[in-house]
Amino acid sequence: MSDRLPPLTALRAFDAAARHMSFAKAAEELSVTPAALSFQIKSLEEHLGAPLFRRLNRAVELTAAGKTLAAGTEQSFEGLRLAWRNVTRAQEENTLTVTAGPAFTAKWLAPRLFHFVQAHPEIELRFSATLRIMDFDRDDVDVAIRFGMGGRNDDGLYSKPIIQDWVTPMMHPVLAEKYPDPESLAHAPLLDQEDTRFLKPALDWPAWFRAAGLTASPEISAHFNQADHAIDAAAAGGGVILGRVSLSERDLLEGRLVMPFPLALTTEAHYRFVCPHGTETRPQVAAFLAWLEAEAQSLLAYREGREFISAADVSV
Amino acid sequence: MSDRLPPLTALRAFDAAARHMSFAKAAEELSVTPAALSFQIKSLEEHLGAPLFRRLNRAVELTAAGKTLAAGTEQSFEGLRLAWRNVTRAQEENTLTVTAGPAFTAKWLAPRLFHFVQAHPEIELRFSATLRIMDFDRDDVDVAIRFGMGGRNDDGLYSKPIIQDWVTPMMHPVLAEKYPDPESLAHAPLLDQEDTRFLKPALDWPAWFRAAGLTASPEISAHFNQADHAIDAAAAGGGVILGRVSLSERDLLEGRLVMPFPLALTTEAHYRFVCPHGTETRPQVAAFLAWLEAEAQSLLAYREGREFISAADVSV
DNA sequence: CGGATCAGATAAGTTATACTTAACTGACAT
DNA sequence: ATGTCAGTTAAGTATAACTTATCTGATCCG
Repeated sequence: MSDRLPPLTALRAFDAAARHMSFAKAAEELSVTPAALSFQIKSLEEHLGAPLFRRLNRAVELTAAGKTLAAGTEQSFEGLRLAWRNVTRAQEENTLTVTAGPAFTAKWLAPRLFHFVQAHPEIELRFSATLRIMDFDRDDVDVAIRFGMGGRNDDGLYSKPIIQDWVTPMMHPVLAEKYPDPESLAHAPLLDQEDTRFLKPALDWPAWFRAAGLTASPEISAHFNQADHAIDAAAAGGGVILGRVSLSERDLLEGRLVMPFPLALTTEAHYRFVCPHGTETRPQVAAFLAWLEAEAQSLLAYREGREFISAADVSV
Repeated sequence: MSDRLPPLTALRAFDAAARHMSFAKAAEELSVTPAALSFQIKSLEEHLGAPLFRRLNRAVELTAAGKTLAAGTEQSFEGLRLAWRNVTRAQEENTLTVTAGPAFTAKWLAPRLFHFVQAHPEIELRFSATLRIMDFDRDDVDVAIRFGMGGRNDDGLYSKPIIQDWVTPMMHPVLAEKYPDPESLAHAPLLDQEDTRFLKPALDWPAWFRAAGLTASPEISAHFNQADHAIDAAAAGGGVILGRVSLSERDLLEGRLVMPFPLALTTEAHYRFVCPHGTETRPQVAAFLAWLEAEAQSLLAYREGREFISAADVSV
């Protein structure tokens, strides 16, 4: 004899009927008509080859077979309901898993965690810091913050730009006194950030030098593959970076970095919010996006008094 | 939040996939195509609003949500399988519940129990002795032995005649010496069995006297509402019964009763085997019917040398 | 390194499960 | 005697669940 179960809908009908000792009440619990429930019970009895209930006209009682079956189904269905309740609760619980690059996580998101938690104490935020392009079908994340131009990796996803970034030289105040004008940067220790290397047109020191009309070539003294490491080095006085204001905001506010020259390069690359279509309306996802957009507003203040040149305008 | 479960077919698909860690193997277990199983998992994920598996191309692994759900579904579905196995086994176990009249049960079935058990040690026979017409939809019985002409109570049932009974005077041997011929029965203590009173044409002492050509009226000295009680009284020498050979076989064999006169009344009433249509092919039901038919064959021997008159031929 | 294989995914079409409404039955209550 | 109630069944409808065919991408093997 195979271990095959009968139609589960019929088993569920039986379970409800056995618990209520009433087909009408069982039908109500399952949101079906009494006719449907009666039919389900009958089909289960045919499957078994024996009655499960004695019909006493306006009431029913379990047969011996019915009692045998009910003993096992009640706790099993309760177990299924509990399992489903657990997993749906875990989903509906205001947990939000966000993935973003390590630099953005460390320099932009994490510092603001306190603001978000304060504004949304009911949402439990979880970070997953990786440069890998997360696949929403494969990876257990709700939201991603991606940097770049967008494109194929966003196919089939909900996407919205958050931060239209730009870069400008940033350095410790002591270094700013030593190199007081753009021309002096030709002799300054310049730090390279490799994480933007993939961008076209380039957003690097050569491009900035061209935008500044400098004929001298920039001399790179060190390379960093993670932007936050480069920022930390610059804030410690170790050199000058072509910094993104979004990543450097904290160091700027606390005076570890200054942006002494008004010239800045703009790019079409941007930080953007990405999630599976349809989940953007989930309460905690929507709350997170709204918060992101509000927080990003503060970056606009840094644009005041600056002169912007597009990286596309100075590309070779 | 309501406690509603998602479609149970999808939950079962998930359970199988989680146990096998393979959609293909799960599909095989459930006898569906991998396409169907993939679709079921996807629909469950849409119901939940989160993935339950990470697709690693040729493999899958459970997400956190999947692990949460799997923890509860595995034992619950195992519980359902066990419950169904228990009740089907109880059904398929060679248990047979038979209902028949008390007289037939006491005088014909029970004495033969040893024969049946000997012939079918694997079948557990259970008797339910009652005169009430059992309803197979309401009552937990597999088979009924009914006496009578058949009719409306057999509607929708499988029915087969087992014993075409007849009646003749029976008495203890001592009484047979005292009343050696039919005419002498006019002065004998005659016992009436009320359980055949419903039959038309009548199968009672007046009918037998008419068949025998006796002009005297039978004088009933006692009435019994259960035939087996009347038989016991006659076997003890308490009077003469118009006995059914089927019920009296044991007492005849053991010499407690004799049938001294060849004249016997026949009737269209008979003992017949009845069960719900479709269950006559169940092994233990079929075995029981075959056994009944074989056992009934022994009654034919009592017909030798007898003279039969139909009760219909002497009815008034 | 190229071709074969495998497991999972999806679209389109088909089947049958599961539902509905309407009407019936029989016992019970008024 | 009539109305009510819970369960039942027939007939019709909706959709869930299945199929086949084909695709994709990673892995395996010669």
